[in-house]
Amino acid sequence: MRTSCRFAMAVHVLALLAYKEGDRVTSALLAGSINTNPVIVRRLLLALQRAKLVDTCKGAGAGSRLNCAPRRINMAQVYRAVEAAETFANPSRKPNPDCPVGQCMREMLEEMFHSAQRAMERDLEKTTLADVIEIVKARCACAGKNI
Amino acid sequence: MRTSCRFAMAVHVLALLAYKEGDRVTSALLAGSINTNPVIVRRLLLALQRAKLVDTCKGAGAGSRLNCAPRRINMAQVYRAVEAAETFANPSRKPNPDCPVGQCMREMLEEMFHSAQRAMERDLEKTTLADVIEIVKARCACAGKNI
DNA sequence: CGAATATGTAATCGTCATTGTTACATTAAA
DNA sequence: TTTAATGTAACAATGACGATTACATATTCG
Repeated sequence: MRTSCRFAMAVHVLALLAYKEGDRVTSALLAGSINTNPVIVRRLLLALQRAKLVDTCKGAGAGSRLNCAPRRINMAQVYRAVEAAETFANPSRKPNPDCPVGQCMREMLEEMFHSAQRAMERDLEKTTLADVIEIVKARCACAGKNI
Repeated sequence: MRTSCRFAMAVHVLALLAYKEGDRVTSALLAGSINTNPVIVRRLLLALQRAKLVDTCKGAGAGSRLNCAPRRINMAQVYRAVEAAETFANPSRKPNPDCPVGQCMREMLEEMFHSAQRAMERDLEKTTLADVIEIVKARCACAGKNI
C-alpha cells in the first residue's frame, strides 16, 4: 500500500499552530518549517478548515490558528480531514462475470477493508494533539525555543 | 491515503486456489478470473510463495496451489505478503533544521504509524481464508459450480 | 530426446495521484 | 491606498502501479 504524506504534514502543521497558541501563523512560515511550498500548506489548511480544526483569515497580518484546544483534537480527526475516505482499493477492472467467486468477492472485501480501517482509526483516536506536543517537547531539548 | 489493489487481488487468488483444493491452477486461469494479465498474477504468486502461503511449480501441467489449510491463513498474513511494509509515509523532504518541532516530529510520527498499522493488522488477523470462502459460498447462490 | 506447457523476469508503455511551482484574483488590515 | 495574506487555477515533474510483450528456463509427457 502506498500513501500520501498529507497526514504527516498535517500533524506537523497542527503541532506548530499549537506551539504558537492563539497567534495567527502564515502558510509561508509553516511551509518554511516543513520545507515545502506555501501552496501545499494552504491546500492542507483548507482540509483542516473543513474539519473545523483550524481557523484561517485572509488579508494582511492574517494566517491560521487552532480552532480547539490541543487536548480535543485527536489523530483520527486529522487523518479523516486530510486523507482519502477509503484506504484500501479493489481492482479497477471488474472480475470475470463467469467466475462465481469473483462476484461476491468485492463486497466481502469492502466490508473487510472497512473493518480494518475502523480499527486503524480507533488506534489513532487514542493520541491527541496535546499528546503529540508533550512528546515532542519531552524529546527535543529545545522545548522553550521559538520556532 | 492511496492504495494498491494487490491485497484484494491476492485474496481473490487464494480463494480460487482454496476452491480447487489440491489441484494446481495456472496463472492464466487465475488471471482470467480476476480479469487481469497472467504476469500480474505471477508477480503476486511470487510474493505469496515467499510467505509460504502457496506452492508453485514450473513446467507443463504445473501451476499453483495452497500450501496450508484455508483455516490457517489469515488476512494479515496475506496483507504483509503482498503490500509494502509501511502503510504511512513521511514527507520525502527533510523538515527545516532550524525548526525544533520538525526534528522530533518524524520519529514520533513513525511510532504513531506503526501503532496504527499494527491495529489494522490485528483486525485483519481475525479473518481466515476459510472464513472468506464460507462467506462467499453463503452469499453466492452458485456455491457448487465450477469456476 | 524433443515438443509442449507454464513459470520467472526484464523491458516498456500508459495512466493516475501527488508534490511542487508560478501566477493572479480576492480579501482584509494598516 | 498600500501591503500582506489567502484561495485557486494551471501546469510540470515525479513516482507508483497495472498492463502488455517477449523470452529464457524448467518440467512433464509422448
